[in-house]
Amino acid sequence: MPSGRVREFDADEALDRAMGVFWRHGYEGTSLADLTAAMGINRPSLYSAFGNKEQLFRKVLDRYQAGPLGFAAAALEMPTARGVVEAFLDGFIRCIRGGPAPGCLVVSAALVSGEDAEPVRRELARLRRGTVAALRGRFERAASEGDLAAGTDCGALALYVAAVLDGLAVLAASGATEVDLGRVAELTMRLWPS
Amino acid sequence: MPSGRVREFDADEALDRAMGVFWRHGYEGTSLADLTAAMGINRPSLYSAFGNKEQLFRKVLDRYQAGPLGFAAAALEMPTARGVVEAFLDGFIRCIRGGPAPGCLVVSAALVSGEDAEPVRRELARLRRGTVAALRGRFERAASEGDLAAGTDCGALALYVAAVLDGLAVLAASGATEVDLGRVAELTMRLWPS
DNA sequence: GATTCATTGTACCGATCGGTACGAAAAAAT
DNA sequence: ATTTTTTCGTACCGATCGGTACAATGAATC
Repeated sequence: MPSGRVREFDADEALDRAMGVFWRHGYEGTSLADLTAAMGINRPSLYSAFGNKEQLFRKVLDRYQAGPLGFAAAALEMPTARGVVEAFLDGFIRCIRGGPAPGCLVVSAALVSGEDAEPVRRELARLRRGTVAALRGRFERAASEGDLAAGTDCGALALYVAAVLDGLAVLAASGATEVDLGRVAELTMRLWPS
Repeated sequence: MPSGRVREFDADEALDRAMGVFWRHGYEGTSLADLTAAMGINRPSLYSAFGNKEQLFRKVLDRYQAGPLGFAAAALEMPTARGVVEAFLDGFIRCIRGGPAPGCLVVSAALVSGEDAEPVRRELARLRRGTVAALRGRFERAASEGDLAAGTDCGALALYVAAVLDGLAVLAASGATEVDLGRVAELTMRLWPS
């Protein structure tokens, strides 16, 4: 069976280029013309390889979680709750200041949206809620291990840490320097319940 | 001199309707058709009264700062830094959960954007930096009054409070309830340096 | 009542949106 | 070398984008 013409671009590299565009300009702010220009491929190739704009974004999102947000899995396995939060702050600051634009794709790409992009907006909100749930679960484990004081409100603590993290992403998008973000992280740890 | 036909709509009410649309769908996610439908006027009336889409948004932004964000001026005049932060948290949670969509217009409307909306994105970033600067100034006053401990890093403190506030807006856009946001605020105040 | 002038509604502008039809090109199988 | 299969490039689709020309409308002035 003949296997046809071989594709001339690397799918993963094309996804990285697409990630850069979505990161800088958000989901709605990115046009197909932007994507094809950055990815170095033409429109039919994009649709053949990745589906449509939304499916491409979801593939980019998977790659973003495995790449720039990959630190989170390791951070959750730190031995203490304090260590978890430190690793999250450090890894997230590296993520939001190390990318093609200051900020986090999951926070910025579609915090609000028109009706067309509603499914994407909901998916991003779902991912953010997942982070809160993961933190809460980890803090509950810490409480059961005696690492956090008995009676600690782990749900509130998880929401609070998520708020600081999300806030760092917004600050970065506001023009805060990496030093500024580091000062927030340092102060957060100084205030952390001991 | 004849004064011409009188306009049939109230400009302030139309601005409120426009604010609702921008609040729900962001700057780029809002179309002229969305705006005219919500404002109950047609396109030439909109352009004659408010300029173009960007100028309309800027007028909405002024109204947003005077209305939903109006608490900030009073909050900055609270007698203690602790009181300032409490008032900010309380007022901001009321704002982001009391509007037409959960979240804050200044945070959500254009955290990132395509090139067309770049001026709007920059203006919103400028406003957010202004909040940080206002908090820092207020904390420096508190430090000079002995309200905050000598040697306090007021810049870091302001960035930290801004991060929690921005984070609350993101959490709200992620679906957090007002109770959840209140738990974050309460925990933030419990951790506040005494 | 005639005139003046801003507002209104309709109908339209060129540009861009996301998405696709179709033929040329290229590599594997026969 | 011919056939088969897939990708690539161009050129295009209808729909929607932000913005406007123009004539009808209606209230105030004369």
